[in-house]
Amino acid sequence: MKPTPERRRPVTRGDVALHAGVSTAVVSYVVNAGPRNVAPATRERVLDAIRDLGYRPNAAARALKLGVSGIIGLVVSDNTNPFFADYARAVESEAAVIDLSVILTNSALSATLEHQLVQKLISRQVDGLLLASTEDDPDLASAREAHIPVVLLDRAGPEEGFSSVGVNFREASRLAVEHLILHGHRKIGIISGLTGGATTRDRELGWADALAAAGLPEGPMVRADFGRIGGYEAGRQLLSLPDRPTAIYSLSDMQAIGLLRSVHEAGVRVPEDLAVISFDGSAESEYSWPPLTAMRQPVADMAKAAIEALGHGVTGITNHQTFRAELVVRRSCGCDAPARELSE
Amino acid sequence: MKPTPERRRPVTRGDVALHAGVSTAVVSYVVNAGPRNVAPATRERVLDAIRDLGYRPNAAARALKLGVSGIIGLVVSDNTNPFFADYARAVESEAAVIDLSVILTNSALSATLEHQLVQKLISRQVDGLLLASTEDDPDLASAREAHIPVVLLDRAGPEEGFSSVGVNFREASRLAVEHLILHGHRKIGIISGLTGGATTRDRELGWADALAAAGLPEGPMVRADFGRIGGYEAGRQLLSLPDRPTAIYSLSDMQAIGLLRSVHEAGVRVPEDLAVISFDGSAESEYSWPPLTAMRQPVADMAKAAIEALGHGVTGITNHQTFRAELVVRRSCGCDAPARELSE
DNA sequence: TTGTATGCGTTATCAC
DNA sequence: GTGATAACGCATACAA
Repeated sequence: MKPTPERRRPVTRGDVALHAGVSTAVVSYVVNAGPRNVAPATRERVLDAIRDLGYRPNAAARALKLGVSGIIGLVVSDNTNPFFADYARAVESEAAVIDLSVILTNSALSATLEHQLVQKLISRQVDGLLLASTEDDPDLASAREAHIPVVLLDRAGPEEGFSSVGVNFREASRLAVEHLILHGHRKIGIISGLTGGATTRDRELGWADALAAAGLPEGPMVRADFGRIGGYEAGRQLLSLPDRPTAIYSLSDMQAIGLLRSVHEAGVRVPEDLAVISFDGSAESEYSWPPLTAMRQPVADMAKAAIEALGHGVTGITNHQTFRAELVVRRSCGCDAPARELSE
Repeated sequence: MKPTPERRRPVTRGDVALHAGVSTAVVSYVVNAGPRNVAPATRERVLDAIRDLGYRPNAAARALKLGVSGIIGLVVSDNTNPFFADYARAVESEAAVIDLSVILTNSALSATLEHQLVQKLISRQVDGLLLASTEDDPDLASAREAHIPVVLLDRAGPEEGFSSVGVNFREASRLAVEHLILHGHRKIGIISGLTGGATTRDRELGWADALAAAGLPEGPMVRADFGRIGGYEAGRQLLSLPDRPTAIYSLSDMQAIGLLRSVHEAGVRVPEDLAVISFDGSAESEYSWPPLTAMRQPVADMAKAAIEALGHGVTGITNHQTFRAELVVRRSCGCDAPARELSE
């Protein structure tokens, strides 16, 4: 004997209409504060029916009808990277404001995987795509065909036919290195990335700019993986140099964290023996030892701008928004005791 | 003059059928390696048409028809917490294996927000819900009504009517503290969480278990926010104690990172003056200074189990899977120089 | 103010 | 092996 008639079928707007003694259209009007008005009394009845039945609109049907899914896709290389974690969080909360959900995906730095993910997201009918691409020139033909708005994240400059956001990598880097120069350093090395992307290049250029402007020679450069391990190994290399730099500029927090480890292992003191400034300024940089002075990227602002740019929906127009990364002074640059000579 | 006839309307299966000179059904059969066979020749023609037209199946329509969206929801308190970041990444990659996308959301430790997020996810027709709840007893009536499989993450024990996964919080904590005892510590404090959830309680109990078994008094306990700041403040408190502990067990990596900062500021040496073991064992714990000895949660395994449990789809049955957290020995416990007295 | 009816792109059942 | 065609649940133009 079956206990209950097995109401496996989810309740639909038809059930609600029946229960409330109205038509399905009216239910729609109520649910969507619809295009038509509803008499207060009827509205109440419908609302009650909805509550009674536990009705929940079917998003798939809605998406099909309307042609919009209310979902956007976010592709980063690694959501475990504190910078992207911060970014993802900001994107999520900004998207929630306009009732959008976010599908998060990791490309693991693989261009082919990234491409697959984008394809997948497109077929999921996402209303927009936020892409922190591994490549300088991602293949987004399919997104364009599908008329899906795309905003490129973490970009150094405009990309023909797309909206994009990013910080002033070059100037910010120059500022960071200038700060080290103000501290009196004359041998300033750099830990850079393995990939030759524009954001990497611009940060290298900014470092070189500052050095050149001060008439200083370029310190040693080590290119390493963007992760903590990369920074660690780069640090070991730099520290074992015969003519070791007295300051190091690191292109990411993660690398700086790795660097810090090699530094501690070598018994080198920061900032006394070696000053460090990193890029990103994520939460992790604040709690390293010593806390890292860093160029902080205004992640929340950028996320907001990205979502807005998505909303404009206009595909095909080139529009890059540059944000200013700002110097967050903590201990690793040496701004503690002998901070006399500093301006600003 | 309009250049091209403005093909704004996306390509549908009907277009493909037309282009290939077949019926829409056949297109379906081809796309889905359908329930029916198609002649190799026809199949080729369809495939060509798909390529030519750049056809992409409409996921919304598919979801509506099939009643499954191919999307699962993941709710954590903060994807910025390295533990959850790791977890989310593992979930994403595990979900991708069976072609599921993941909507990631942050509850920010708010029970009401968490509830709203769950509601939202349900109406998005997610095929499953992975929930690392803020509360011991989350309200999931609506999920149950909607017959959406739910797996509770980061749980200490079974929850009536739900699948769940988690580690052996209590035993793992006992092990951690026993390790400190092996190192000869007799005053072992604890940094615990603010919320009184079961996972917190069990970790506290494990700490007490180990102490009791060794005939040791309970060291000081400080309850603090689960973030880095909480650990920092807790650390300052503990360090200023007249009878300061020689070892501290921290309930999370983030707290331990914060603790480390307070320790460094106070000029206390780890592990010489103060040994530390933390919980989680995320990447961040490996690159702190000193690197943290930690009970590592097998995040990848748990993610896999969670996705599998989701797949079984049976709602309503109670089923808790416990995983073993394992001790990862690094520097902070003192396992460096004087590591003689250690077993295992 | 409310009801009727149509179509969104798919899948799958039925005929052929 | 292939072609019609009926839902899936919703939003809305149109009729009443």
